[in-house]
This record gives sequence, C-alpha cells and structure tokens, in this order.
Amino acid sequence: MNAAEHRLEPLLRSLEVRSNLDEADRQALRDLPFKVRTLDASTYILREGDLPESCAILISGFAYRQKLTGDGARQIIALHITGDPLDFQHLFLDVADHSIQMLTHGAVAMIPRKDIQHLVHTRPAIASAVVSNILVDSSISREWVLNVGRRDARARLAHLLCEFGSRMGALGLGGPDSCELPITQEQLADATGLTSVHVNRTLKALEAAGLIARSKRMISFPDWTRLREVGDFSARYLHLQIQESG
Amino acid sequence: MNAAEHRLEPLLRSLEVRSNLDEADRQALRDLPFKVRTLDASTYILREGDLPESCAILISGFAYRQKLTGDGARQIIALHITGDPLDFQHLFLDVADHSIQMLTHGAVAMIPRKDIQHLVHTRPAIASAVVSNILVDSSISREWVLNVGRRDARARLAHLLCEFGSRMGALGLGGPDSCELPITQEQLADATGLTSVHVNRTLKALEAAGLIARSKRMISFPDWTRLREVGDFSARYLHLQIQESG
DNA sequence: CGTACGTTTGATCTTTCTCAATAATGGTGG
DNA sequence: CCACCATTATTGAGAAAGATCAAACGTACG
Repeated sequence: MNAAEHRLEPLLRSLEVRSNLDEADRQALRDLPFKVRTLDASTYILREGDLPESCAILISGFAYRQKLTGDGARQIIALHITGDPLDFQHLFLDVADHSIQMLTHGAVAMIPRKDIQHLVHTRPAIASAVVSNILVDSSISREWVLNVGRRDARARLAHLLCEFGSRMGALGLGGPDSCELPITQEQLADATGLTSVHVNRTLKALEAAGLIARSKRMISFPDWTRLREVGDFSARYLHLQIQESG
Repeated sequence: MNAAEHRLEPLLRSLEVRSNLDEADRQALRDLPFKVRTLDASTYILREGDLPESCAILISGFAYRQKLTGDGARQIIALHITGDPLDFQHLFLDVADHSIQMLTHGAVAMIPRKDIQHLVHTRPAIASAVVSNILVDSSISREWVLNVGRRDARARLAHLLCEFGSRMGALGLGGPDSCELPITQEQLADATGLTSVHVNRTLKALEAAGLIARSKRMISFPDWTRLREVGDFSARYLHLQIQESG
C-alpha cells in the first residue's frame, strides 16, 4: 500500500466494484471527516443493542458479524474484508440487531452518521452505491441461509471458501488461486453452523481431494473449478459487475 | 376489508409499522400507477435471473422467497404477508438472485420501477421507508441464518412461529393469540432446513407440550410466553417501533 | 521453556434423515 | 350429496451425518 494513500481509498475501491462514481463523488467521499481506530483481533466494533452515532468502515484487516442464541451458541452471520462498510444500516435504523467484531488486527474509519447522510441526500450516485452495498449484504445473507439450511458440511465449507476467494479476488486482494484466510476452524464452524471438530475433518477431506491447500493463514485453490462444483457455487448473488470465473 | 379501500392501502399499513409518513407521502403512494394481478398458490412472481421492470407489492395473501441448490434442494429464505413489498431490491439491482412464489392465492400490485424511483428521489420520508423495509428484511435474513445454523429443530420451529405471529400481530392481522398460517409442513421444513417428517414430529411435540394448537390453516398460541422461551425469540430484530409482548 | 491457543484424532452418542407405508383432508365432477 | 383423486399429514424402523467428549499434538509468543 502506498504510504501516502488516503485512508478511505479501500472504501472507494469496494464501492466501485459495483457502482459507478464520478470524480466529484470520489472526492466528496475523500472529504468526509473521520477518525481512525486501530483495533486488535476480537475487539468489538459494535454490540447488539448499541445506538451508533457514527458509521464504521473497515480500512484494513478482517471483521465479522455475529449473533448469539440464548444459551450462548454463536453464529457468524457475515465476513468482512478491507474496504467493506460495516454500518450503513445505522444510517436508517437505530438499534443494532447484531454485533460486529474484528477477526484480525486492523483499522476502522469512523464517519459521523450525519455526514454520510448528507452525501446520500445530495449525491444520487453515492446514495445508489450505499443502497447497493446494503442490498448485496442482504443477498449474501440469503445465500447463507441456503448454505446452512440445505448443504452438507463438505459443500457448505467449499461454498464459504469460494465466496471468500471471489470477494477477495474482486477487490484485487490475493492472486487468482490463493488468498489470505486468517480464520480459526472454530470461527469457520460458527460461520457454517457446524462443530470445529467436524470442520477440521471436512477441511482435511477437501485438502486430501486436492481442492484446497492450507498453510498458516493462507489458503490456495489448486482446483478452483472443482471446488466451485463441490460447493455448488455461482457468484451471481454477489452482484459483481464483471462476472469472473468465480 | 372495506370494499372501497384503495388497493395499495396494505402497503401503507406495512410501511407505517416502522416509518412515519405524512398525508402528502401517503397520497403520493396512492397516486402511483399500478396493475393488479390475481395469482394462484405457487405461481411465480419473480424468478432467479429475471430483470424485473416493475415492483411487486403483495396486497393480499401470502408469498415466500426461495433458492435452490444445484441438486434441487429448496430453501425458503423469507415469508411475506399482506402489505409486504416484494421487490424494492430491484430499484437498485438488476438481476434477481432468488425466486418469489405465492404461498396462497392472493394478489399483487405491479408498480413500474421508474415511478417508485421517482418518489424515492423526491420524497425523503418515502426513501427512508423503502430503505428501512430493505434493512429489516436483511435483519430477518440474518436471524434466519442464526436460527437454521444454531438452534435445534424444536427451537427453530418455535422461533419461526413466533416471528410469524409477531409480524401478523404488528399488522393487525390475527388476534393476540392466534393467526392464519396457510403453510404445509413441507414448506415449513424448507423454511427451517429440516425434513417434513421431522417437522411433523416436532410440531406434534410442541402441541403435546401445550405451546401451540393447530387446526386447518390456523395456528394458535395457548402459551405465548413459553413458546417464546422455547424458540429463544426476541422481537428486536424485527425493528417494530412499538415493542410488543412478542 | 512454559503457557495459551489452535489443530488433529479417536470413540461414542444423538439428532435428524431416509425410506416406506398408511391415514386424513380438500377439492372435483357427477 | 357421494365417489374419487391428489395433496398433505402421520407413523414406524433403520441409517447416517454430525455432535460430543476427551486427549494428544503443534506452534507462536512472552
């Protein structure tokens, strides 16, 4: 990363995956006031029940959304990567209905609600980008319901990995056949509605079948085509403007 | 229902559950051009891959959203009741990423995209109501991920029934302890990620425990408090302005 | 070099699925 | 109103995916 790069540049890249902004829109976004908070892994960005007054944008690292059942079981609801807006929801709703936590060390830009609201009201292209972002998050949630509800462990994990790889690829993070995946097997279990033990066994099976390879916090996809088949993955629901191989 | 009632009145009631509209907003909505389509149960309103040019509002009956896996397993992603907008998503995105079907016989009002878009651009309160509706659907999807991913069959079904009862109650459809539930056990299975056989057994168990009672297409809740406990249900994620007992 | 966290493995148990058959139920034409 | 058909609900028996419990193994880091 260019040391002099504007801190909100990842947000622009993320929005421009799906929406067209002109130079004035881009500049208006760059001119937003914001505070950067550097956060360690597992720090809460937002807690269920909060009434946030500013909007968090993930400008480096990874994060996730989660909900808990009454008896403490955890479900990860979404994964987020550098550039993702985490909080557009609270431009329109008051109470947070879920929590957001850092997955890795990273940084977040906090932008006052009213400043983004002002841009949304004055710049149609930005309003459209904001709502599109909200809608794509919503589409991903629906796909997760299908994934958790109707696919077996093998397909479920393969699908999750395909989604992650595709989204990383669309943002230019990670090469065509490998990317960073800094997540524990327990978190993977919480994202897929499985047990960490079963995730471990299923991951090993995928690896033995030559569909993935793991090392440290990286994952690679030696046979992307077959991984997509196994995971029953089609990228349509991600609404990427350029439909890629994944 | 008043025979002379405007056909879009259910939409107004639905939006006003969460958003404040003034009389001019209401009139602008009533003045929208639309065509009514009467539809039988299981008719498709929208298919995955479509590029809809108009926006469907459910003005009577029930509908559901669904996605299919590659090998034909079905997951119901959302249930919709009279008054629900089914298609606000396509004011901003082009390709449908899931299908919508009628659950019962009913009717839909089709409003041209551009006419709603015009209202959204000129009436902030309507824009806010539209986006809030989208966000609440999104919140419900997240809760469904948790429900399907981390609750056992008993809790999962109880939760779904609580959600349905609460939403019906919020719209004034159905009394405090019973409402219409015109859904087969197979559809209930597809909504919860279970099998119809298991849904049947679980439903009977809930009934034997005195938590629900079924007859024809009605369901009643003899012990709402305990049903909420069993279903681990809290209505926060529905973002109802008036927090009710459910 | 020890502690904490994450991964891996084995053995056993449970929930839920699958397969298969039977009973209700609702709607239809006569 | 009745006989018939299609759909939906119910029940039983057996199988399987995944959970649970418990322990050992690696690895990073202070």
